[in-house]
Amino acid sequence: MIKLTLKDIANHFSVSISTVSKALHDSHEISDKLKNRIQEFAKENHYRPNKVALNLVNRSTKSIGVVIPDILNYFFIQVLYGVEKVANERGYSIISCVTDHSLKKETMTLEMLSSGSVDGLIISSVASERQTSKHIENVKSIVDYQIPLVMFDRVIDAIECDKVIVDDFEAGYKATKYLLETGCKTIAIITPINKTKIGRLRIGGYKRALKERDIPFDDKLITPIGAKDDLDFILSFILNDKNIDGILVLDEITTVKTMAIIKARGYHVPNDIAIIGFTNGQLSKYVTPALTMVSQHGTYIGETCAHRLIDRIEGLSSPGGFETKVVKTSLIVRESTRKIPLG
Amino acid sequence: MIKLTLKDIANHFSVSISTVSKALHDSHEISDKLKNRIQEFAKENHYRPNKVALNLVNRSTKSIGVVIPDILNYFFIQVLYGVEKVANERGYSIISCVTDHSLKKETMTLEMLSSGSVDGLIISSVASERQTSKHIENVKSIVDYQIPLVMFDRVIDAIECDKVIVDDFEAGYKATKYLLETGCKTIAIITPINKTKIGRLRIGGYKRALKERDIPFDDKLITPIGAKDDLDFILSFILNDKNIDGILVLDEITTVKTMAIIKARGYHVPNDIAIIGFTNGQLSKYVTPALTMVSQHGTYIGETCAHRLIDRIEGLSSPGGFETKVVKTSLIVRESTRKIPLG
DNA sequence: ATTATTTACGAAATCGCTTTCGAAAATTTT
DNA sequence: AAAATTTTCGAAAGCGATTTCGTAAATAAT
Repeated sequence: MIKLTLKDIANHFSVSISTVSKALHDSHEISDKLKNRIQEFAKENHYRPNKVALNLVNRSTKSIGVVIPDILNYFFIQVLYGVEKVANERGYSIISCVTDHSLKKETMTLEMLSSGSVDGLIISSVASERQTSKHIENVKSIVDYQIPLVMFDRVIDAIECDKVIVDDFEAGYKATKYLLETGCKTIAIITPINKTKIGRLRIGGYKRALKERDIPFDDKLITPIGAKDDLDFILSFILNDKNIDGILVLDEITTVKTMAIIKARGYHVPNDIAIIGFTNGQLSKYVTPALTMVSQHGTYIGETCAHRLIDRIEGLSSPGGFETKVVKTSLIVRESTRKIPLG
Repeated sequence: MIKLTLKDIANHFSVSISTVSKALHDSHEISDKLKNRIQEFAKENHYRPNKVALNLVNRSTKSIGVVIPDILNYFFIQVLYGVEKVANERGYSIISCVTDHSLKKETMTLEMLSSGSVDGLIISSVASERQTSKHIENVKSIVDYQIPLVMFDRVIDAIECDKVIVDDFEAGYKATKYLLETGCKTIAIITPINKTKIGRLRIGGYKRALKERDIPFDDKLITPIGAKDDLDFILSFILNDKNIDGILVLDEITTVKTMAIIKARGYHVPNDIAIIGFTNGQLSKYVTPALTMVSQHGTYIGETCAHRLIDRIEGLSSPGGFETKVVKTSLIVRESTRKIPLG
C-alpha cells in the first residue's frame, strides 16, 4: 500500500485528475454516482492529500514556528504550552525550535523556518542580548520578508512587530521590596542573564526599591555567573565579603543551586539569608525550604502571542499598528523568605 | 521587499526561469557574466528558494518528526536533545510534537505529520498502553504508508519497525535489589504509569528481585496513582497499613512529591524509608536529601533513534531487518538510600 | 570553406494538488 | 422540434522550484 495520489485514483477510474479532486471535495460538478465510487475508493485506500503540494498551492502551511533559547527553562516550556493550546484551537500546528542561546543556531533556525515552512513566527531571541544591527539582522530579515512575527520576553527594540513582554522592572522591584519588608538589609543579586535586557530591567527594579528606602546601591552585590562558572566558588566571594541577608536570583535552576550551596555552608534559609528566585517552575516547590518565586505567567504569554500572531496571519488585525503587551508578574510566597511583620 | 521568486528574477533580466535556477546553482551552462549578475542581484535582494516548492520537487523535506507524550518529563526532553543533536549533524531539522498522553492528540499529530511534512518519524506512543488494534492503527498506518519510523521507550510490539527501548525490567530489578541490599524489608511501588508496558516491566524486575530473596510478592504494595489523584491521601493508606521501609517510584516528579509527603509525616529519609525514583532529571539532585535515581540515558537513546531513522530514510540500512536496541539503565546513588553495608 | 564541437540559453516536463474555463451531453423549456 | 439550460467532466494554468533535452550561435577543427 504505497502512497496514493490523485493521479493514481484518476487512472484507476479512467477519469481526469481534476474530476477526482472535485469528487473528493464533494463538488456539485461531479455526478453522485461517480463521487461515491471515488470517495469510497479513496477511503478504502487511505488516500490523504499531500500536505506539501497543498502548502504550495495555498501559499500557506497552517503552522507557526516557535523559537526559544532553552527547553530546560520552565518559563519557555509554559509559553510553548500556551502557544500550542491556542494554535491547536485555531487550526494551526506548531513547530518548535530550540537555539540553546546560540546566535548561530538561531540564525540557522530562522533561515530554515522563514523560507516557506511556516506562516508566522514567535521568537524569544538571543539577539536581544546585544542588540547591534549585526546581531539582529536575522530577525530583521523576517519582518523584511513580510512574515508575521511576534516577539516575546527577549525582544529586540529596533524591530517593529507585535511584542509580549514581562514587566521585569516591576518584578525586580516587587521582589526586592518584599525582601526589604521582611527585614533584609543587604541584598545580593545572582544573575545568569547578565547581558540580557531583561536582566538589566530586573536590576533596575531592584535599584528603585533600594532607592525608595535610601539604601545606596553597591554594584559589588551584583554577581554575574556564566554557564560554566563554578557557582560555589563565585558565591564564596560575596558571602565572605558582604554581610548578606537576602539574595535575588534571576533564574530558577540557579536559585535552587544557590540555596543548596548556602545551606551547605551552614546558613539558615530564610533566617540567615532569604532567597527569591525567578520563574516559578517544578523545582522551586519541592526543594527544602520551598522557594519564594516570581511567576511570569508563561502560559498566558504563550496564549497571547499565539492569538496575536494568528490574527496577523489571517489579516484580522489592522496592518501596521504593532502592539506591545506588558504582562505583570506575581510573587509566589513560600518558605525561603521571612514573614512580613504585622503592623 | 516582498518575497522574491525565480520568476521575478527571470523577468528582471529578461531570461528564462531555468537560466536563473542554473545561474544560482553556478551551472557551467550559464556564462560567467550572466551568472555574476544574477547571483549578485539574488544576494542583494535576499533571494531564498521556497522550501515548500523544493520539498515537492525532491519528495523530501529533510526534516523528521518527533512525537512525545510529555514535555515536563526530563527523560523525553533528553531524548529530544539527542535527536536534535544528530539530526542537525546529519542535515535534518526536527519538528517536535507533544501529545499530552492523549490518544486523540497523537492521532491528530500523526495525521498531520504523515502527509508529507516529514521524511520520517520518531515516536513514543501513548497507544503502547493498551496495545489493541484499535489503539495502534494510527501508528500502524505510518508504516503502511512506508514512512520510516523509529519507536522508543513506549513501543508497540505488533508494529514492525526499528525500536530503541530501555531495559526497564533490569532497571526495576537493579533498583529493588539495591534497596534490599541496603537493608529494606518491605518495599512499596508508586506508579503513575500503571497501565503502561514499561511500568509492568519495572514491576516485573521488582518481583524478580524479591523472589531471589524469597520475599513473597504482595500486590497491596503496588500503588497506582492517576494524574488528578491526591497523592497525600493515597499514600496514607499504605503508610499506615504496611511497615514500609523502602519505596520505588516510577517517575521523577512523583518521586519528589512522595518524598516531600513522607518527610512531612515525620519519617526520616533514608533511615526510616529509603527512596529510589525513575528518571534522573533536574529535580532529584537538588531536593533534600538528594534522590537516588535510575538514569535511562535519554540523550543516548535520542541519538540512537535519530541515527537509525536517518539511515532508513537515506536507504543506508538493509530494507526490512528491523532492529530493537535495548539500552541499559544506571543507578545514580545519592542520599535517599542507605549505604551498602561492608562485607 | 565546410564540418564538428562547444557554449549558452530556453522550452517543457515534473512534483501533487486546486481551480478556472470551456465544451460535449443530457435535460428542460418554449 | 428547436432553443435554452443544466449537468458532468476534462484541459490547462498555476504554486515555485529542478532538470532533461533541444537548439541557435559561437568557436574549433579539418
